[in-house]
Amino acid sequence: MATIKDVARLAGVSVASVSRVLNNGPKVSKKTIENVTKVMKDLNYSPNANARALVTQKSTTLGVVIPALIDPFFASLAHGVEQVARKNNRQLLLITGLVSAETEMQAINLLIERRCDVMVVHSKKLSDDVLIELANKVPGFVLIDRYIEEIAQRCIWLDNIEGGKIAARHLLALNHQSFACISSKHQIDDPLLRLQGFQNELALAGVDIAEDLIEYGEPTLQGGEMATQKLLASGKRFSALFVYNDAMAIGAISTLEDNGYKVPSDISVLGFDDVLLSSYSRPKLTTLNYPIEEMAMQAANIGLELIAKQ
Amino acid sequence: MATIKDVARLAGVSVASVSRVLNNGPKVSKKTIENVTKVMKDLNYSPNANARALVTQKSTTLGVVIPALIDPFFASLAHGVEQVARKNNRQLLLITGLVSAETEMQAINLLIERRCDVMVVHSKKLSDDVLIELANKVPGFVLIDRYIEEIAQRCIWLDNIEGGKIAARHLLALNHQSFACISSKHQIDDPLLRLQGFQNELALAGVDIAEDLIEYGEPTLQGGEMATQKLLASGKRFSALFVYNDAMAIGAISTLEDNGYKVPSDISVLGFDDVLLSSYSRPKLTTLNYPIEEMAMQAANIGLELIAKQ
DNA sequence: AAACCAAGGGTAAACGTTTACCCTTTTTTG
DNA sequence: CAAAAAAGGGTAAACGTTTACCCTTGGTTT
Repeated sequence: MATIKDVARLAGVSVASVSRVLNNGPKVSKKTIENVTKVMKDLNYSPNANARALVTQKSTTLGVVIPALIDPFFASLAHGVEQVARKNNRQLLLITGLVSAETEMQAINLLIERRCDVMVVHSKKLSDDVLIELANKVPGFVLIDRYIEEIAQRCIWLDNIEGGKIAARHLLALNHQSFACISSKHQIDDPLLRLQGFQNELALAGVDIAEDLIEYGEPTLQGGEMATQKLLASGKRFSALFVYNDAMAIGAISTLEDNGYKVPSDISVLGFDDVLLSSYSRPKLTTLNYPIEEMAMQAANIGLELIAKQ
Repeated sequence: MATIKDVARLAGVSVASVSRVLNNGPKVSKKTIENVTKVMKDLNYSPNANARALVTQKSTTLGVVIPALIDPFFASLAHGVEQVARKNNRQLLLITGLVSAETEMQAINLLIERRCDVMVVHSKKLSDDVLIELANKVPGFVLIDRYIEEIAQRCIWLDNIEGGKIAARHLLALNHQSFACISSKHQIDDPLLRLQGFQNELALAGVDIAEDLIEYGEPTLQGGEMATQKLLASGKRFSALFVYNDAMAIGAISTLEDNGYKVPSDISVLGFDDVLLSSYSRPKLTTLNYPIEEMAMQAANIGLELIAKQ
């Protein structure tokens, strides 16, 4: 593959001039520009981004660390970051496969080795301390879907408690009296906080959820089905059901209808997330929007701002 | 940020030794390994991937070029490639935003500048000639979802004609007599080929589809709804409906049920793609699986093999 | 006519690695 | 015990750029 030296030789100029043409810098005459440009075309020259990054000490990538692309939630996240990256002439460096604190750390380290100075990280397993240290090390480090007070300005997260409250208010406004809830077994914070906000707001209205009308399951369609089975098995009545995410909610609706309940006339189901699933569901699923794409864009922008004022 | 020289100085050895420890090469004593390793920890040393790539002339990235991550189809594609990348200690370099031949070319050029030697490319706009040239230039160039005879060994694609035939055989086996079809307005090849295969196979069975029982729409849920409206408006009866993709199929089912038809007892609906949507649909959507994730994995593996035997 | 300036362009160091080649010390072999 | 081999490690070139610094040329100013 042709290098800058080849171009220089053939164009009869120094490598400095070629470089200047490449970066449309100063100190090059029109004639040289034309000449060099032609030779670059002829040689099919492509500047080596690694060499450039090495000498300029600048990165043109934007890192993303997420559990997996297969989940539409994270695909939306990556998509949001990607849009910002493109607008800023950067390419996405994407690492997935997060399962443990160790793999999360590995992923971030890979980005650091690439000298990626801006990264949007979704980490559930690493400790606050480790993440704070990382934030001090990587200029454009931004945490998404997590809040750590010490680095609050680098965090973009959704207030899950508030989300739960909004859900409660929505269902109360529909005049419901008896509530059930399906939460997730996995992930520590989000499900619990949503549930907590939901219960708190209900309590303010003087409503209490019976112990066996709160179920836990895998955050999948099947998990939603199974949890709903258990709710029905309790024998207790409920007219409103708040579900941890849309996949589970669709499973819940399915099971409710199989058992002769009409949604939403007999039972209202309220989901959470709204990652395109809801619009494909029938009966239409009511869901609380989780604007992950916008959040991701904001996160990426914050990362870029952080390195700008540095 | 600490460099290999800093480590060497503090450890009292040469950079060569540090490098050897780093790459667990030969010619280092246990003592040196321990010593150097400790200093690296102390300095929080992280090797510079750009410098490494420059001198070794090897890439540790795997490129992916797709239209957008927001589409579950392409997210699955990227996910497939990512799995292979991780298994081979490579990171995904992802470029999206493809809208024209120009942007597709730009995306590929960015990967080339990074000296990315393996890439899985989804291109609909670039000409055969350009892609063939690219294949000759980039050792691990693989085309997904497209077939070009001259570089057939670098192409992973789905036989859409065969897909259409399979759909026809499936519906014929269910003893259907009257057929309808919804195709897509967009993309040149895929929809037409599927329709062609479908019609050909029906023709073999002596069945013909009436002109106004073939509709075209946007490849979305709404597009499916509108196309179904038009089919119903034709007044013609049909008991089997083959739809271009799952999003449209879900829209079709929705509209059919709104008009009093039961799916699948009155009308069988057959989708295409199976990108997780189908399992969330109710009534369960029957769909032809488009194994894009597996195809993507295969594509990535082919790319890696190509550079291996080089 | 001397002094100066601007424009254009060249030289070479630097970025952080890897690795071929060489040297020294220790161990093995007959 | 000498000779040979093995083990450990150092030196410096190379990878492909960018850019600070210097030089030349020709024109403008006084």
